[in-house]
Amino acid sequence: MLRFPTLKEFDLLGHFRPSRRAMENGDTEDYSHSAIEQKWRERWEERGTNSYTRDELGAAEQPYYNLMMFPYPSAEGLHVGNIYAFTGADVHGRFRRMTGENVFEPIGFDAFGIHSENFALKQGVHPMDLIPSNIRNFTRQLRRIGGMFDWTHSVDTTDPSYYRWTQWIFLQLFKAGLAERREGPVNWCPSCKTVLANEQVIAGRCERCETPVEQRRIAQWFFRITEYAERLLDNLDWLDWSDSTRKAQQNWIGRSEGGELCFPVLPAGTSEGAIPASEVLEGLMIKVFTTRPDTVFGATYIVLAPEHPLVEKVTDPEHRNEVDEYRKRAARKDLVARKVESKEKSGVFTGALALNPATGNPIPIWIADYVLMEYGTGAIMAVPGHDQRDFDFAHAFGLPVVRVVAGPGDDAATPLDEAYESDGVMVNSGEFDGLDVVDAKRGIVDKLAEQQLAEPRVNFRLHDWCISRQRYWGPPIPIIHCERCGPVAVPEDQLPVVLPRVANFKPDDSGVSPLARDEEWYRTRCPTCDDPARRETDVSDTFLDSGWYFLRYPSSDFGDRPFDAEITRAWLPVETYIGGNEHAVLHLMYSRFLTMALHDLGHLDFEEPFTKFRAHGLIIRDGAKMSKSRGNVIVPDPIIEEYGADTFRLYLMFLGPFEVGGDYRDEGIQGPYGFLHRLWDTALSATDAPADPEVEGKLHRTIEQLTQQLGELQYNTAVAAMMEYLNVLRTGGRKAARAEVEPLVVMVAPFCPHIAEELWERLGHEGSVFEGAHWPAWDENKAREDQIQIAVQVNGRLRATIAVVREASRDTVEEIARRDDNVARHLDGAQISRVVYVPEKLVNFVL
RNA sequence: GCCGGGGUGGCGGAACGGUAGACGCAGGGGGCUUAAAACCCCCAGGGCUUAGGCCCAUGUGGGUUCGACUCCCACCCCCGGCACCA
Repeated sequence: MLRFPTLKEFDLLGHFRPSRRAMENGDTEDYSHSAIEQKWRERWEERGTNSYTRDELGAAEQPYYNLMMFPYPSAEGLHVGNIYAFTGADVHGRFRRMTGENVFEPIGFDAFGIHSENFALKQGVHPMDLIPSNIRNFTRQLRRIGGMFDWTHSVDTTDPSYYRWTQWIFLQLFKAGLAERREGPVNWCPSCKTVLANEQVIAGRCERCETPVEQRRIAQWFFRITEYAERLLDNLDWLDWSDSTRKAQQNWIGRSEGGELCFPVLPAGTSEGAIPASEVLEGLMIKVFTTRPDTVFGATYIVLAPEHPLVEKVTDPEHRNEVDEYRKRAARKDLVARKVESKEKSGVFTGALALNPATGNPIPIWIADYVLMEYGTGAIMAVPGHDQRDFDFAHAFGLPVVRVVAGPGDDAATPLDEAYESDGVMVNSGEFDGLDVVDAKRGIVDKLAEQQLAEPRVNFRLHDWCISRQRYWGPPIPIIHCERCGPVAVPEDQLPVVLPRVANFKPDDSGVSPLARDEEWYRTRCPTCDDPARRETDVSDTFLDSGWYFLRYPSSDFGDRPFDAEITRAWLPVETYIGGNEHAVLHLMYSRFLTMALHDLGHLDFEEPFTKFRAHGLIIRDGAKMSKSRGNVIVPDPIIEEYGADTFRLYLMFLGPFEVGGDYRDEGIQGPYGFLHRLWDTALSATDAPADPEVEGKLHRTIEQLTQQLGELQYNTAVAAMMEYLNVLRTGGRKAARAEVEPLVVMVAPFCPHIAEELWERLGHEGSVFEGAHWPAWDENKAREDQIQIAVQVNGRLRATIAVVREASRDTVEEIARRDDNVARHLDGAQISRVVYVPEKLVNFVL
């Protein structure tokens, strides 16, 4: 092989000066990462090392689906966070492959959505031109980092051959009654006359024109994910997922138990005084959800959300102006501000009264924006004595506060200067006085249930999934609106509904979706009655694209079905899914929901898509999050150029625990870089001598540790173990034996596939180190050390360490320990009350 | 405010309740070299000590234990996420 001089062999004047090692040692050339990496990339490509044909996929004996979250192909290119995540997943996949499993590791592109659309608008490029070029660049970079990606099974969510099936999934849900059209709130910029995403609203104002953003309700498509809330929650118990992710999902679903209670509205003009609930049962009824039905005797007023439909009906003429005014003000806030703004309580009285079903007393009905229409019933019973928010409100508006729970040391008359939210004993609650709150909860609901005024109820924080987007860059929702037939599904054989190339996709002041301006496109005929009809002009949410992509990968070469039944049975559910916790709730929840729904509809025979999920950590730089404004963003290309992909990968994995993240320091890469140079040198100068038994012991302990840790994504300590082992191989300038270094080459392979392939070849092997189960096995007997170190403590303080043979008995160890000078001195003349002995670890003399 | 993750040398980070600081970076000393790079060897938390060694030290304060970075309680700080969830 030709040897090209490295840059370092030229001195300052440009004269060629071969390195000493190269001169002395004819067979040891320098490690040239760029040549090696290019060579192996080409070989893998030519030989199809990482790709499966359809037959191979069908015939795999030990299928292992190794999935990572596919990237959004931005114009900036791959960033370090992507590379970190993909490398961590790739190391795991390569490791599994080397133990003999058939690992399928696909990658694709999540390329629809608001970011592309906005970027395209800013640059004046059409997304249909922008995205392909971004994808080309991403593909180049992804190949460069040496991932084991099967490029024959890639997906691009913006390709009609992909979104055809995204639309198909919408139709399956639509037909099953899981997709429905109803009103939902959106952020509305009255100046741009357009809908804004939450992130386009900055401090309550439109990010473009700074006009205050309003809230509007428009008809949109929703997936009824809440139907699945209980199952989505229950399955979390057995999924092998990162704890943090599971908890995030649990909180997001937010199950709470309580009761739905009815508060009859009193007819206008009813005077004060106790009235039996039965007398007003026929009238209007306000339903509230509460987790504290035990406190109903303390409910001194009712609050409706400003948007609550009953507000219109209950408000009396005298208060109408004020109420209308308040409702307008609430609507003027955008979706985020409504929730974020000051904690100051605001609200107005409607003039109406309702009956507390427990006490029979009339209580006022207010409206206030601290009550949310989206949660529960959009109305609450306010118990200022035992809920701090209600307490604050009552104080602001001079409403009565009643104590109905007495904590330790309290009685019915103990005044409240803040809400008492803990447990206790019922007071001021009629027949329930004296009961524990836990018992009263059930008792009160049962009692009111007899009069049809309550029922037990489980409520979820989870909302239905709004999938409508009044934008351009997404798959059209495959529905046709017909005056006579209503919304009709586009027949499946007419999919995909192709997104037309429209020159002007910019939201404009017409206030309608970009597609609604393309008359030629949306005019069509009703598939049912053939009347003139109109296509749905909203596109769907990108989370729908990414909600099923893992089903598509193995079947990406099937043009006539979204996923092949047989292939899917063989490869799914996904064995290991690795991704960021920023998608802990939405993406993962939606994927689970779609899988569950498709399962129930008979399309899949499993209901959870990801058996194991691991969230990776975040890479920061110099102690701070990377951001353009800080100017501390790592640009990967030049680093790979200088050090090679193998070194970069190794460094990223060495930085810190994969599931936590790490702090990227530019100088730190020198460690892994030097390690690979030394490995190169050691492998190429290996001798044929037999392995040294002591080195062999270390080797087997290293294999054991690596095998265990690569399965658990504990990469940083695994890399450290390999470094330690290489240090042993080279200590004192010794030459390693081939049998000592070859297993190390194999263990490095998941991290640094290119150099490992090259060394594997140079050590005399044909074919790829990734073909065949080359992962080394360890031998317990060889791994065990004969001489071990025992810590000797006196009163728990270390006084010596002694070396003994592994088999040494407790008596022997104690004896040797006592004879140590320093130990003897600390024991001198003292009475030993106890000796703690931990086999193979330590002896502790307690005085 | 709530949820999650953290706080260990100059720095990144290691440590099934059992020798705190593995591995690496940066640093210092030495070897090889005309020189440099590379490579090899050695030193390196702080304080005290002539040495042998001793004391202090894992955000703070308590506790459990023969023994605590690790477990429990209270608190402080940093990072990420969520936002009045009835």
